[in-house]
Amino acid sequence: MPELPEVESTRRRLVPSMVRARITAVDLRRPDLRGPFPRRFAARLTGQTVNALDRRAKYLVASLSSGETLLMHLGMSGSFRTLPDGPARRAEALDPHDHVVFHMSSGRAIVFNDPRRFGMMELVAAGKLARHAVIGRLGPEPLSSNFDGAALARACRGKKTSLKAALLDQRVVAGLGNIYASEALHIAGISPTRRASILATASGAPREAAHRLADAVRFVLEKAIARQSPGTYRDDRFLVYDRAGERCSKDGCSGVIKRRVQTGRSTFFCPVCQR
DNA sequence: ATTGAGACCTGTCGGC
DNA sequence: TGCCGACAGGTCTCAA
Repeated sequence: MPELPEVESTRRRLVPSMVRARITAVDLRRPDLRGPFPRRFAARLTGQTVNALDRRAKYLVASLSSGETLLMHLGMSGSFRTLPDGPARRAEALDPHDHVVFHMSSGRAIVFNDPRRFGMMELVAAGKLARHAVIGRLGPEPLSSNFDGAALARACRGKKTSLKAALLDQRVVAGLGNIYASEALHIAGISPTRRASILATASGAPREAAHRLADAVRFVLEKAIARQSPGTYRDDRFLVYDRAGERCSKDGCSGVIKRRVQTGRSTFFCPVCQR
């Protein structure tokens, strides 16, 4: 379930048991996750204090007392849960897809579960994060002041690929995934198949659609994060995602939601109100 | 350099 | 019921 909103709510959920707590032990139950898994991963983490837990795009970024950074990605099917540390040391409390367990001095255990194992963990040396091959090339955070119509237009200038594909490119905007890319295009009323370059003039200045799309991106993500806060009503119906064949919900629109495949991923859109 | 196809891995669901 | 293909919220690598 992980796009930016899910990663962000995961982060918020983990902060109380993880931040300012020491890693007392790491149980690496299955080390063949994606990414350059350092040798002696567990030993290098053990004894370190987590000074902060941040998010960049869909990555969780744990700052460690050594100055190193622990990067964590949920892939397609990853999730974290916490439980009291004692029970987490008993095998029967864990499932076969619980691959990593961090035992924390807070008395909590943080368990990484990932059936498909597209998830990733990587220990990055102090000072190397900004030049990291992926992190260093990420586009703006969509909820930050660095992201607006002008930034989006600049990133899409001259791009021959579709707008849908451009929104999934983490160098254009960091953290959007397949669901919210479709949702944002629907809110903005723009067809997912149009070329990304239409957002900018030849000189790279933003056209009106760029502002509308950037606003829609921000809107869907903020709404999704708010919806997932603990204790709030969770309404996870989407406007278009996974709703092929249903009526478009936009006021006054008589369209029917269509599904099509773009660069190998499903796109959902209304052919009537998205032009 | 940019772009799209295929690969990675497991689970679930719908159709026959 | 069981088998089989299609599909799943991500990203990496490779070749055109």
